[in-house]
Amino acid sequence: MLTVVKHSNDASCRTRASCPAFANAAAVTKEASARYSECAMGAICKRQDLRPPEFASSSSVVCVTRTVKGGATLYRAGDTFHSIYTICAGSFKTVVMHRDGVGQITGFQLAGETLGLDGVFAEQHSCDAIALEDSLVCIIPFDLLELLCREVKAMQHHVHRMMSGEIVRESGLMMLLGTMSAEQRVAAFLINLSQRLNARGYSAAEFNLRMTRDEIGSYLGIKLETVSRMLSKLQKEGLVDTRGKRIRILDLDSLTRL
Amino acid sequence: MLTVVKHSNDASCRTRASCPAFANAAAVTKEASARYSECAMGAICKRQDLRPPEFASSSSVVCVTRTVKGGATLYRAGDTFHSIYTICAGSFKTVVMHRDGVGQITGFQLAGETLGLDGVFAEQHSCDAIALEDSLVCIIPFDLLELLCREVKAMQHHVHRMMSGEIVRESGLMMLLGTMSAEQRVAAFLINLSQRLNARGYSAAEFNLRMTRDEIGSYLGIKLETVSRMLSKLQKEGLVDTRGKRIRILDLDSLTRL
DNA sequence: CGAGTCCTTGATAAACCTCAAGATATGTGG
DNA sequence: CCACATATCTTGAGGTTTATCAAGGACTCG
Repeated sequence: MLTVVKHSNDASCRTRASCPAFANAAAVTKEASARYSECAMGAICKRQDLRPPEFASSSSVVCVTRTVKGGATLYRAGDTFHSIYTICAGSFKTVVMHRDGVGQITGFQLAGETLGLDGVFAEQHSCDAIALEDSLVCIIPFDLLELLCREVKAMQHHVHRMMSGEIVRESGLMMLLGTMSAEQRVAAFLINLSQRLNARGYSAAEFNLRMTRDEIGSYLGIKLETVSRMLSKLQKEGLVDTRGKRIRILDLDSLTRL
Repeated sequence: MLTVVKHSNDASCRTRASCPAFANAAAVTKEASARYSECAMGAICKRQDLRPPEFASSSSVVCVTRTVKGGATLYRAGDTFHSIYTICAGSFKTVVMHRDGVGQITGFQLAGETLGLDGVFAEQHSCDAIALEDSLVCIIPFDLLELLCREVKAMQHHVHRMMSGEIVRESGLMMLLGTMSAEQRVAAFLINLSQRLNARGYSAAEFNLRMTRDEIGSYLGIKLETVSRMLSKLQKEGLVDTRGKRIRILDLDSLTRL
């Protein structure tokens, strides 16, 4: 089911080319982390000198990657927490389940972003992480990461910034859910996605959605029909051009002003 | 305006009696942290031996407390981030502002809970923290805390759990905002408050609200009139008894089942 | 005790949801 | 490559929930 693809140590972290999130924490600035195209654990791989003796024995699990097919789960709510993950390629959604099967998507994660920090609190994951397409993640054992954070100040601060960034992201989404109209929500969603894709080197104006209207609606706290209607409305107003999952942003300023 | 009340070091951390959040991180378990009645920085105060030399010079700022009058702000969005705060006494709300003054309350914090972790990400705070009543907080310089976390594994893990806990709390609230009816939101709010007050030694069945209907509505993503109507509805159904800010929970099971 | 704030309740309006049907897109086996 | 099956998307009509506006009552604090 789940395949360990690479498993490098001697090979000097062969997965480095695809895992951005943790690269060179010392140089990571506010917006730059997403742009890195180095292995998430590059800093660990490269700093053999920093590792205390007990680190050596477990170093064989460092820089392990895992593929997740579209629709498959990376982890489920309730799973024991061991590791966090950085997305090397592909994209995910995180889903919080209520009782009776009604759930809510709490986030969409793109390449370079991190999954699983919710699990630190209770030592078990609090949501499901499901791949939107065939994806590849770096597995980062959290106890190893904590060990490294005690050794390397820059890595410690990087991890703290990641967690704090997730807190800030969620409170922004809470404001969206608590105060915005359906049209504003859809506009904000498109702008946010556009910015994140742009930071990864894609066009900010034109992109393909990896998620369905239903998933967007779950994320935005509205129904899929409403998402569709608002996209049609934005199209009529000349702000975007949508053809199914293909999105073109025509008037970013007006979209932002909504 | 803002008064530094105590400032202990030689006095062996005189504020210890009122600041719970960081007490003895090694012993902190899932639910227990709220129950501690020791100083948030007890662990720092007590571990002089662990401090590296550069720590000594700044040790005079450790265990500083600050009073905040009801309605006054502890910090504002945009303020440069230096410290986090644990509430020794009183309560706060955190408010995320949108443009044109429309804001959303993202949380209510009680004694023993922590404020300010949102500021780590961008090195400036992302929300306002406003006291709901006259309150007292412990000020914890974050660079000092990071230093301590590199020295003391248990403290590191405690801080990580705190941050992760905030992530989990927010994703639960997102689900509330995204999927629940007004009645369910109000019920969930009362249950949550009841549980947290109970964990602090207060009655789970009867308590006084520190916030207005307007603030509750902002937090729950509904209008104050709707909050009032839903409280009346729950009263008619015999689940709670409300008289202004005084709340009595009569049927917790039914309330939970909504 | 009086001014201001906060709370409750009613009537009406707006936003969004539900249900339904048809259209478009996607994937699969022949 | 086509035809079919399935999933996804769009649009309409009507219903439900919640917001808005308004007025009066209750509480709070100097």
